[in-house]
Amino acid sequence: MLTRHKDRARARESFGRETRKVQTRQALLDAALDLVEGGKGFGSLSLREITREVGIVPAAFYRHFRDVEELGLALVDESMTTLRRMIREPRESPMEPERIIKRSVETLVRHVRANRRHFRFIASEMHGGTPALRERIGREIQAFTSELALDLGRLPFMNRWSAEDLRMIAALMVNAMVLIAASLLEVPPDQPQAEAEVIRIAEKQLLLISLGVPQWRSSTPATSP
Amino acid sequence: MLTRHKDRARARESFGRETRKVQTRQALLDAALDLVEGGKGFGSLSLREITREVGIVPAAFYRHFRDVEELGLALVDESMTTLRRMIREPRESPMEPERIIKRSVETLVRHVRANRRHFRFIASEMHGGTPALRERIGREIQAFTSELALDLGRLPFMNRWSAEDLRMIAALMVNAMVLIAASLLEVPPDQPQAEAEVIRIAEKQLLLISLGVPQWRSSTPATSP
DNA sequence: TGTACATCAGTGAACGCGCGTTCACTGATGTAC
DNA sequence: TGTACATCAGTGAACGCGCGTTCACTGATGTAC
Repeated sequence: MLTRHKDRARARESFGRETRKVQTRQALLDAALDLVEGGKGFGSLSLREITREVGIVPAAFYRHFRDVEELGLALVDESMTTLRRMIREPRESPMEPERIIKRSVETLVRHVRANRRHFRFIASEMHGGTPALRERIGREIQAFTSELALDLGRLPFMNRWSAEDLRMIAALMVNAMVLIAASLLEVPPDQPQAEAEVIRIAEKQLLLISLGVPQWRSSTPATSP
Repeated sequence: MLTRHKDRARARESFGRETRKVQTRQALLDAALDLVEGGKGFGSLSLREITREVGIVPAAFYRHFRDVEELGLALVDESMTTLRRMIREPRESPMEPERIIKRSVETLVRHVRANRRHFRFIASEMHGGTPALRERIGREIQAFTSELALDLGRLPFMNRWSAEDLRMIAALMVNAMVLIAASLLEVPPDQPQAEAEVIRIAEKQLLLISLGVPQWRSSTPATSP
């Protein structure tokens, strides 16, 4: 009883000032993504450009972020959440490599199409951004790779692999995925046959890697001392 | 006789004004590389920053480049020449994959060490730069991949591969190399054991790819219609 | 060799502009009773 | 429910600064004869 009023007040508030603030914050993030998509690097975005896009006064920016770099870090988090959602898509139980690969590439393509701006942002900042952004993205990709390595270790034909080797192949696959995503972003959206070719080659590359897997232990002297 | 004077004049000139100009131009390119190495993206370099670094007045910049972007394109050319020199290193005749891989990685590491700034520039601009830079780098990497595909086709155990498959695997290897280079750049120069680990994993990845090669044709239904 | 003229890399001042940041403010939203 | 007060997202003006670009210039280097 004593808290009821307070609770209602809080509920009302969440459809009022607080929600507004969240919306403006999101608008700032979206505006930055749009501007990066539009061609220039994140590093050359200006605070005024971003607020102009959103339709607020420059000084209002400081209600949401300390500076543009902090907004960049928030964008990394947002983009990585997107990536994580992708890798967590329900995977079916064992099937032949070819089908697994086709499925994975399909999933990747769908997510790139649906999240063009996030992928563009990550691709463009992972090697080219400010040190702080690069470091954050690098750590996220590491985490990502570890997760994949863990999953791979659960596959029946890989469960004897060493942790390092699992990470090694996970990294190789993540790298391939990143590059496929980057290539997809470079294809003009109105050229479906060019896109189809990128996809076909990506599948071949992943298949080639998978063909090496069963051969691995037997021919690596380092593992039989 | 008639031309002697002119020739001498030209020769003297080449130790005078003309050489100076070439030197200043080179100083501008070097200054830009240093600034990119120093952390910020090429896209946020200013003309004044570059000339300040060189020790000339801003207006003098225009004696050498129309704008900063044109300097960027010149940097792509310069960096790519470095890369080409690397891939053209005399390669010995067939040996077992493991040795070829060790050699190739060793060559790559040596070149990354000797040309840190060029590699950093390419890595940072290939996905993140202005469209013009990205397009130029993309085209150069394509050419690079074609050259490698041609070489691979000459290997005895690959000479029956289709042109597309050769390009596919060449692209996979170039991508791996690019990523190895980028990882090397991220390793602080004072951590030799971290660097050694990056190298060891890179070798494993390339070896894994090479293990898939002999298995290729037999298991790709697409090639036996 | 010596002289008169041409070239042109680099100078220095000036310009208008967009930038990041500060500040006191406004007025809609939320809170207490 | 109604009233008096608090909060705070967004305002609008102002600031000093580094930017790219222009311009007429200087003086060392090169050319013609």
